[in-house]
Amino acid sequence: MLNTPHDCVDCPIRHRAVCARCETDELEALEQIKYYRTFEAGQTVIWSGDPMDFVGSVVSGIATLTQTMEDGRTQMVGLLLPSDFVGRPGRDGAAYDVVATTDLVMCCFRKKPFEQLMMETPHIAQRLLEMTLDELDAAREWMLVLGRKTAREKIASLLSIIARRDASLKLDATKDTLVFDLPLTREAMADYLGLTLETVSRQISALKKDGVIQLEGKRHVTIPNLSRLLEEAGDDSDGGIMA
Amino acid sequence: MLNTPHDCVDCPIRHRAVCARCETDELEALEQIKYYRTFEAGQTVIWSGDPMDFVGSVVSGIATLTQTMEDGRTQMVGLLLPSDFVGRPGRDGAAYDVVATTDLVMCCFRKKPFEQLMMETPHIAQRLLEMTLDELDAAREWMLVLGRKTAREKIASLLSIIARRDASLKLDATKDTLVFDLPLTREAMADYLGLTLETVSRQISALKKDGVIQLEGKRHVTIPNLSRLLEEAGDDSDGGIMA
DNA sequence: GGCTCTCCTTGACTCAGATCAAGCGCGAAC
DNA sequence: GTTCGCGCTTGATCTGAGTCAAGGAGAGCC
Repeated sequence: MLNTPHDCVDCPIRHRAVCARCETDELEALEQIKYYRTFEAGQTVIWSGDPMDFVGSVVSGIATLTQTMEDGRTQMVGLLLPSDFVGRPGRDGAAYDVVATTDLVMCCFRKKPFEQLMMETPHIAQRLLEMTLDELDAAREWMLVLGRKTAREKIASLLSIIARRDASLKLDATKDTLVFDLPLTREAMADYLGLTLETVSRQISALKKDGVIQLEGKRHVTIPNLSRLLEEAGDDSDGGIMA
Repeated sequence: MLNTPHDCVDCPIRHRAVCARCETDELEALEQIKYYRTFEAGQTVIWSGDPMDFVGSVVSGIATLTQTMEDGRTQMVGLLLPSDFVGRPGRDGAAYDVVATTDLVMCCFRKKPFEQLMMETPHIAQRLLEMTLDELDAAREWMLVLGRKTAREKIASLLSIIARRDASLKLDATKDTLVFDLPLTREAMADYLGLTLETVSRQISALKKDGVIQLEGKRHVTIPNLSRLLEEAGDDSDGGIMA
């Protein structure tokens, strides 16, 4: 069973979500208009174009943002992790499909009151701006991956993003060996990277054969040497994270 | 000679830039910290990684935002048109190369005072949030183009974006025939679309041969039938601009 | 146990777009 | 007027990733 927190004070995303900068009284105002929703892995949270009367944050689990063309080609345009924000204040309909990739808990705010609150409490708008700017940077990084990288580099890029995020959560950092589970199917990775699932599978096999990664089962990945992986991704080889 | 305006009140981008929502007194505060800079076509405004002590708006002309890999592969990640915002409050270095594609006039604000002003005047922060969200949407639209569209669809997508923007400026809308000049070289288009310049050239020739566009010289384009172009772009065929 | 379903892998073949290469047109410089 | 250089076009060939197709591994169910 998915357990849903109730109190903002001990919320796992308290210090990273839209509400990160809020003071106690501001939190209370938010608490008035919030409610939790849970979704099972595979469930669609919203369909593109549907009216959307809430915005919210991912509390736990992973969701994807995807765009689909009329003939069925799909491109993932966002990967939503805990603390990420969903929805756009000031817009009525959803612009993308949002799908729960794992079991998902969301902290939702009714849109109208949230918009109202945003006008009154600069802390929320400031934090949302900051988060949006970060997302824009991530999207631009991703445009380079989609437009200019080879299939092998794309896979290495995705793996290093997931590895880095995982390392930052677990705080077993500075170790050069990283271990994690892939949160995405081969097909979802393909949609993220603008590839087919066959190519994803082949390139993962190739990276495994070349010793860049180790695989246990289909999802459990070990990175014996992060800088090697970053090299394969075509990123700055020193692995420095820039400002 | 590039003529630089001096008074915000009759600034051509007054109602669309970061300052769009500002009241007269807020404008005056901005006016205190603003200065104009001009660049010639081809000049680099900032190099990625360089310290950046200003933010600003494009007043006239066009600039590009690009990312470059160590081996020289480049991907454009933004096309800056009049009223677009450059720079990120709260960040010290430039994250991308910014290059003037045409002669360019920018209205710059010293960064520190601008950040200060942003804290005090919600109108600026609000407008910046709105603009950033729009850019994020555009970036995501572009991810679909980069990841899933064919070369022909990519060219058609780019042409329809330029055509639509031009139509919205000139206000000769509702006409199905559009005429404009390409503001980009074939190479810049290739960098935008994740293609080579040869492929760009070939696809433009093909669209011309098929009567989707007409070309006069290398830059002057006529779109006899916009919905035909949108079909070629793989967009919703009705050409509706969604909310 | 066997059945089915989903996710994944691997092979053989094809093709869209990259690469390599030659040449055109036009404006600027001499 | 000639020459140069840049932006662009077009052709020939190559190749990385897509497509089509066959099957494997594991989980859940009867």
